[in-house]
Amino acid sequence: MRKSKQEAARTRQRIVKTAAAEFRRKGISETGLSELMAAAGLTHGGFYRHFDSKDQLVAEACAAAVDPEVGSLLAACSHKAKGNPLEAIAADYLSTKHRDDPSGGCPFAALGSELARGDDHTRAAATAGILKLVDSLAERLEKTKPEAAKKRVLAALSLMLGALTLSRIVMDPKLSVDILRQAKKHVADL
Amino acid sequence: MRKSKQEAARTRQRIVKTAAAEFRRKGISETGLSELMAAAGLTHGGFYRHFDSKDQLVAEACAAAVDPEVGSLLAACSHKAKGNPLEAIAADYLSTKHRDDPSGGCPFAALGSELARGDDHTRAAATAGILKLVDSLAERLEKTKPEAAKKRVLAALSLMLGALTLSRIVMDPKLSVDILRQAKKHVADL
DNA sequence: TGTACATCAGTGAACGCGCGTTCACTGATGTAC
DNA sequence: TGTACATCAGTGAACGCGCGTTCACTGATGTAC
Repeated sequence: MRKSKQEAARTRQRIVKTAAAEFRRKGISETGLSELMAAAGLTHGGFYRHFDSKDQLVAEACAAAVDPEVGSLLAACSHKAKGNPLEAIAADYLSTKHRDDPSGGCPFAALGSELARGDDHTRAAATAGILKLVDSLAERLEKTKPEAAKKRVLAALSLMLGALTLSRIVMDPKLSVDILRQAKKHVADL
Repeated sequence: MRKSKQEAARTRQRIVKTAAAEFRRKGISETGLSELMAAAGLTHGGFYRHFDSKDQLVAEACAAAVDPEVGSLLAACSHKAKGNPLEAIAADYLSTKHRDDPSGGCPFAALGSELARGDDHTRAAATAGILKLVDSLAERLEKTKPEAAKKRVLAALSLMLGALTLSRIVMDPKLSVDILRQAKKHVADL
């Protein structure tokens, strides 16, 4: 049953990617390894050929969720070059589509409170993503001095993260979209 | 061993209050009932004299965490009557003291992503708290029309919640306080 | 290049453990007369 | 008001279950000669 090195590496990647989605969808501690391996098309026994522990996978899956999210936020404000880059990002980030798809969306929103209690490796991956995001976005605010730009970006990210989280908690559909809408407006004014 | 009705009611309250703190400190699914009952000074067997299930306790503990938080936010802007009420709230909410004490602080920040996945009873308790908070805070913005006031409040709450969450995730201490500081500044400008 | 052997990705059963939940029991409280 | 009995808060042992982890095994892959 042995697989080639290449195939094994692909399997490993698939597990990490599946975990990144399942953790965001169901929560980290609510997602069991058996369930996760099944979702990746494997049996649970093989897990430890690839990882030392669930914690190791958590850290890698977190990194694997953060990196593309950072990428897609940066992409969102590169495409639509005209106008305020933060507004372009907010339009995507604060959409009902994003709100209703945690498993493919921002890991800081889907796992926020769990990340805050995460171990050092997991939090380090999250921190690295945030730092990269802040620096890269600040560069894109052309009319603003670097220092001031970083500050605006920090506030914009906080506002977007908080609004998306609140909009997912709230059961009242009208309130939920109001939260998204108001955050979008105020990101523009920051 | 039977206890008086009064004492039993007090015991029940103590369990809910303990749960409200432990859930915020360790997370809901990471907190076991045995551990929780022990923290309340009881053995685990007695739990089901007071609650039908863990889920029922979760909903009640959530409500028991939300209500005082709403109260303390409203109090924070009543005391310091002078100046912007939202600024007064942000000064408390975005302090390092609050950041470092999840178990006694805002349940939306401590449990944000878990609440978003919570059952209907839990989310209903959270929603009720948010609605009350928005209405009560909007009334306190005297120079603004009710409609516009609610919108400002929604944005302010989102910004504060997101900033506190981010400041707890991040491992870099300087970045953490920067996030809090920038959010405080921008709440004032909303 | 071909052959013999070691490696190891993946399977599926099993491990101990702690989870949420149930239960028989105790004895003080509440109730009926 | 006093007495007899039912109730039930809290204890501690036990339940089944799913968790993370380990292991013997299989057989294709990789390696050494």
